[in-house]
Amino acid sequence: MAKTSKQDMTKNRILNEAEILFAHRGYHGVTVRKITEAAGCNLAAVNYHFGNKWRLYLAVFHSRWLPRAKRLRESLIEELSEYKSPTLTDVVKALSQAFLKGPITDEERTRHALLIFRELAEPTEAFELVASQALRPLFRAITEHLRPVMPPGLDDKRLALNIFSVFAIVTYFNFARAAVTNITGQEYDQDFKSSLVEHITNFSLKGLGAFDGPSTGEVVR
Amino acid sequence: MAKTSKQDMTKNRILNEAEILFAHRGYHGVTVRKITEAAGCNLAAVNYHFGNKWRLYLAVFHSRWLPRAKRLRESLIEELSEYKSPTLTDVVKALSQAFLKGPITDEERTRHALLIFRELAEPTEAFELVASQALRPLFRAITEHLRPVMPPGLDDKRLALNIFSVFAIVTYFNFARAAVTNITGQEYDQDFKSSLVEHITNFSLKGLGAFDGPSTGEVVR
DNA sequence: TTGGCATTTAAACAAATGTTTAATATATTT
DNA sequence: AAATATATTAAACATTTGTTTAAATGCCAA
Repeated sequence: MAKTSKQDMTKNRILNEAEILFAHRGYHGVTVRKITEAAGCNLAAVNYHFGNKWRLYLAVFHSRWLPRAKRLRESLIEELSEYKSPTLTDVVKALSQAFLKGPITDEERTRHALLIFRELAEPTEAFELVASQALRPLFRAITEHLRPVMPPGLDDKRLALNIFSVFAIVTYFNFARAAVTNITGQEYDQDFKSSLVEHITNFSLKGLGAFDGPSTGEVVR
Repeated sequence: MAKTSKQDMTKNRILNEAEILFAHRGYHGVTVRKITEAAGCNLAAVNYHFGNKWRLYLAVFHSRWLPRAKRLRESLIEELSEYKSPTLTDVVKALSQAFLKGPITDEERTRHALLIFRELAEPTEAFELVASQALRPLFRAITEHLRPVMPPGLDDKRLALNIFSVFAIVTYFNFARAAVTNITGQEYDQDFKSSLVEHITNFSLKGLGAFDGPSTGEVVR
């Protein structure tokens, strides 16, 4: 009953190539012919294995995006579990760690971000899936860990805004590579990525008020 | 010679509808038929006025996106010119003001963000245009105003990372509405938008180190 | 009014695209 | 090995889509 036959090989190759192509060019920017060509199989294979193009798109989220999101979330939680009672700095560092250096490659991270950003821009059936099975659980996990290390007076809504802001920065540098490179002339080499992680962590920490806040801090200039 | 005849009306209606559709559904997600239908004109009008679909897409950037970007930049500069020597707080507030409440409607802001985000995800000929005529000039303007109010030891590269981070937050909340609403249940009503501007300004200010930095500040928890 | 120009229109065309079909090949089970 | 189920293939099909064409309409100046 070991279903590791040629069947799965083709099905998997299609899913792999489809994810790459959908991420970079969008659903409508990709043809079934391009996918099957990249996967090295016959045109009809998509319809045989997935029914139609749309169901293939959804399958990419089910069997690629969601499992990866789960891995990332678990990597974050595991990272946090190493502290008895993590400080704000620990939480933010774990976040950067999980989402900037996590257990996936650079290319995979970009692909992951592109797919969800496209759903944000133009939500489809896939968005509800992603929101309920990945975004909300992740958000809940972060909230739980962040709540105890943030000022007690902070209400839920403001805490949410803070979390989104950290996410904004973390995802932006993956997503806006073209702009960063174009404007600063900076390539995404190893050195730059290191200083990026450092910057993102620091900026987020300061933004969250890990150091003095407006009420007590001394204003510069 | 007043060219305000029916000619321009059709051409303008096409540009308006094309921008909306391209923004929300992407280049390949939109058909010439949908555009002309929305514009209430004949199918052939696109080819008559713009040559082909691709040149229409570029025209959207030339005659809609770039002028709007220029208006936003000028609104920012004007805002800043009201101070003799603006503080960091002034600069960030002017930025929030210009990009969150600026001289455009909400819908227009979203459209504007969607178009550029699509180019970031999948850069085309339009990206070079936008980068050279809007992104780089805007970045230069912000840098010039921010440089004097940031710590003297900060090198150009780190300053750039800071600017991008502020941009990340400012644009994220426009872009990720679907996620924000879905996760928090919060609608984008007037109240929420106000607290959003306030939050973004504060978070950015703190992130930039308007208050104490890691070297001198007291760490929470 | 008339002639010349720009614009709009309906129709047609060719290429691209998602999907189906029926035949062939491969693998699994009996 | 034969029989059965599963997978792959090439070809065809019906739509959709960008683009072109040629006729019709509207507009402005002479």
